[in-house]
Amino acid sequence: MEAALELAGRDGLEGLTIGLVADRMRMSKSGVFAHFGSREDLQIAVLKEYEKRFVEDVLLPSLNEGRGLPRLEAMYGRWIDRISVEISSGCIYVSGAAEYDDRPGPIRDELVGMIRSWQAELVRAIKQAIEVGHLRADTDPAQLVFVLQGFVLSVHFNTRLMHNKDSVTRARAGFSQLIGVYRAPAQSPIRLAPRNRNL
Amino acid sequence: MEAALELAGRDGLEGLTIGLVADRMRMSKSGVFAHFGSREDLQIAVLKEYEKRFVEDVLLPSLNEGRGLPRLEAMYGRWIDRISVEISSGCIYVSGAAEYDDRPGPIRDELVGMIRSWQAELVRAIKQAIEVGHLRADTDPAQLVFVLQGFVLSVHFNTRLMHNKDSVTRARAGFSQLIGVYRAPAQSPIRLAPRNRNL
DNA sequence: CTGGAAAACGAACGGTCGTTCTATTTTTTT
DNA sequence: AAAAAAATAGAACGACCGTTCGTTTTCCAG
Repeated sequence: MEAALELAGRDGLEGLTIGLVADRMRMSKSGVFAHFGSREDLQIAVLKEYEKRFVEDVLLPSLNEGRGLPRLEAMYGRWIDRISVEISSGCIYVSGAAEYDDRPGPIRDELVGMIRSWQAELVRAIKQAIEVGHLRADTDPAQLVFVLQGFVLSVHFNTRLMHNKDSVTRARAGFSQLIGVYRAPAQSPIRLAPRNRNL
Repeated sequence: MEAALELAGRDGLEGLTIGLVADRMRMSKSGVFAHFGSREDLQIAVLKEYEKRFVEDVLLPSLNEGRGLPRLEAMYGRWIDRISVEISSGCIYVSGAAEYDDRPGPIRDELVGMIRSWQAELVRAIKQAIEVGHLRADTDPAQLVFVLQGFVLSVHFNTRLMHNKDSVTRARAGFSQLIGVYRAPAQSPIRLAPRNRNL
C-alpha cells in the first residue's frame, strides 16, 4: 500500500501499474496481483487509503476547533498544508479529477463520492459559521466552497506545474480576503434563539 | 489534427495514441506516424494547435476592448466561455497540468511556456487596469491571476468531475465579487501623469 | 515435527503501444 | 505520358500491460 500510494501520487492513479508496484517491492507481478485481485481493485484500495489519511490529517483534527470560523479556518488551513506537503508527491484527488472526469466506472464513482463528502463537510462548517454569527447571514456556502476549491486547485497547479513558490502564501491571503468579505459585522455575541436542529 | 485534438481533449495528451488517431481517420498507424515523425511530435503539434486556437478565441478578441477593466473582463469572460464550451471535450491545459507536472521533457516545457505567456497577458491587463485607475493602486496583479486561475480550475473540476452545473455562474459571481474588492473608489477620470512606459 | 493453508513465484498468453522496414498507391511535376 | 515525390499501407519487432495457471516456498497451528 505504501509503495502504491507513492506511485499513484507521482504518476496518477492511471499510471499506477502492478508491475511498477512489484518492482518497487522487489516482488513478482503475480505476487502483487494476488493481493488485490485486479488492477482496478488496487486502484480503489489506494483511493480508500488516501481518503482515510485525508480524513485523519485534515478533517478530524479540525473538529477540535470550536464551531464557526475557527473550525472552518482549521479545515482550510490543513487542506492547504496537505496540498503543500504533497508538492512532491501530488494529490490523488486532483490528478484523479483530470484522469476520470471522462471515464465512468467504479473508480470515478469512488473518487466523486469522496470529494463530495469533503465538500459537504465544508458546507456544514460554513453553515455553522453563519449560525453562530461569524459569517453574514446571506453567505452562500456553496459559492464559498467553490472558491476555496479553486484556491486549492490553483496552489496545486501553480506549484507543481508552474513552479511558483509563493502559491501557498497566495492561497492563505485569498482566504483572509474572502472571509473579510463574508465576515459578519462585529457585534456583541448575541445568543441566537437556541435552535438545536441541524447540528 | 482535428481528430487528434478531439482525442486529446477526451483522453488527455497522454491518452492520445497514434493507433486511436489512425482508427478515427480510417488510416493505418504507419500512415499517421509518417506525418508527425513520432508520438511526442504529435503531442507537441496538438499542443501548439490548441494554443493557436486559444489565442484566436480568447486573447485576440479581447484586445478590441479598451484598456483596463473592460479588457480584463473580456479576457476572463472568454476564458470561462471556453472552459464551459469544453465541458464535453476537456481543456488540454488543465488535463496536461496533471499529466506533466511530474514529467519533465519537451511537452511539459511547451505546456508551461504557453500557460506562462497567458498568465503574463493577464498580469499585463491588470497592470493597465491599475494604471488607468480602474483598480486600486495597491492591487497585486499576481495575486489576482492566482485567484482567477483558481476560478477556472474550479469550473473545470466541478463541472467535469462533480457534474455541478452552476459552476460557470459561480465563476462569474466570484469575479464580480473579487473586482468589487479591488475596484478603485469612484473618482472623476483623473488623467494620470502620462507615463507611457510599460505599455 | 508435520501437515495444510497462505503467500509468492515464474512462465506464458493475448493485447496495445511506438517504431521500423519494405512495398504499393496516389499525387504532383516535368 | 513518364518520372519524381509524397502519402499510405502492411507486416513485424520489442516492450509493457493485466491476467491466468501450475508450482514452489513460507508460515503457522496442531
